Amino acid sequence: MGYTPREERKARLAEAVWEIVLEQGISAVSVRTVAARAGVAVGSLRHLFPTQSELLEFSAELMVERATERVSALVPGADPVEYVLAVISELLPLTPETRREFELNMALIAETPGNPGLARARDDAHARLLDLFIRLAGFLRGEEPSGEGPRHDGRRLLALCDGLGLHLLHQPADADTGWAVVLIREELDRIRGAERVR
Amino acid sequence: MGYTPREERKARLAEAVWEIVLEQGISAVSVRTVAARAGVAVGSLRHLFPTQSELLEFSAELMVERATERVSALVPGADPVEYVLAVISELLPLTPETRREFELNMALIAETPGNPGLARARDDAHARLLDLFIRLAGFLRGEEPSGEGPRHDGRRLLALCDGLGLHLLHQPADADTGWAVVLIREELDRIRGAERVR
DNA sequence: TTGAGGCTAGCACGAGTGTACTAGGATGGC
DNA sequence: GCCATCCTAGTACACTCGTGCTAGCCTCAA
Repeated sequence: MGYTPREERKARLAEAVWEIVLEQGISAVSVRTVAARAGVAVGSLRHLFPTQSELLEFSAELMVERATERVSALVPGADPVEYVLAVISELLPLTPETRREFELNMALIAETPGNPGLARARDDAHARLLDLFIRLAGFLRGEEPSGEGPRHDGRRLLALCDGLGLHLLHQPADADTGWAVVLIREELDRIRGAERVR
Repeated sequence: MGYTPREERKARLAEAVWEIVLEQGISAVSVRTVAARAGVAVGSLRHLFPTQSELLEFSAELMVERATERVSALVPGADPVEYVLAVISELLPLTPETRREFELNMALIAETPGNPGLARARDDAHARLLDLFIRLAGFLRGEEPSGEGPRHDGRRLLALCDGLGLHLLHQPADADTGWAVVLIREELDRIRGAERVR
């Protein structure tokens, strides 16, 4: 909705970056491979992204933006646990699409030492994610997210999810993922039933 | 103890790989940068590692080996929780050394699409880690590791640790890490106190 | 002392890299 | 119509890449 042609072209390049990272590793990303993958000339790519760093950073930010949009599209229903589970399901590598996203995230994290801009994007994404999970924990507990309880539970929930995400990456893309969802649901029930005093 | 000169030289090259990955990202790893870092000629490096893949795989395997040695050196004491916590502390990025190791692990995972040998090393390391955590959970529960309880708890414990590791990476190397240890300890107490029937 | 083999150093090659630059095509406002 | 602007396509440069190769060093057994 309302994207300029320029933004759409940039998004297409960013998607080419994603594909190459996932298929050949981050070391295979170059202006030429990306341009060829997107079907444009190197000069065109460089018109949109003067340097390689900008291309990588844009790719990372677009990924975060897409994920944020998906999560924002969800609305709480009658059951709080189901809502939170739906949110988390959008962020875990359960489907081929989210799996791509998670793998990409790992790869970009790995490249941060050589690219300060990527480190910034990574830290920003993590801060937003932590904030989201603390709010989710507060929602489950029926408390304000500013309290110590939601903060504690949100942190642990996020750690559990990130760790499970890593594990899911270690199994084939078409393998069963139900066990991970079971673990998450248990954790959500636990947060919901936690005593209000710590 | 008992390392051949050849193995020591290979280890030195592998350490140069680590340093470059951590300082400049995995994309900066090349036979030339690694050789220069280790203070040897490219030809010497290639005598030890005919291909670049072998160099990367050896670096990954050496990292796993070093970690395994550290963990194996620990012996259970009077308090099971303290022992398990000590083991986990060796694997989480709590100190500069283990932080390096964790970061390196992430970077190598990110490069697996372009290097099947790395993928094998990664899957092997993960399998051994999962096995270790299931045994730790069994140890805490006082059960055989083959049961469903230790399997379930071990999986969750490993996920929590991996996720916490990721989070620790997102904060400065010299920031406080106590909160992560607190979360782990709570989880260990919880496993130890879990009912034996599920 | 001699000689063999592990090892080092360095060059050469073709391919791939990021970036700079220019010439021309498309497009949209006037 | 015109023309400015955005954009594309392609070339060129200096550099790095992985790898193959050779000539010589060092070390140690015979």
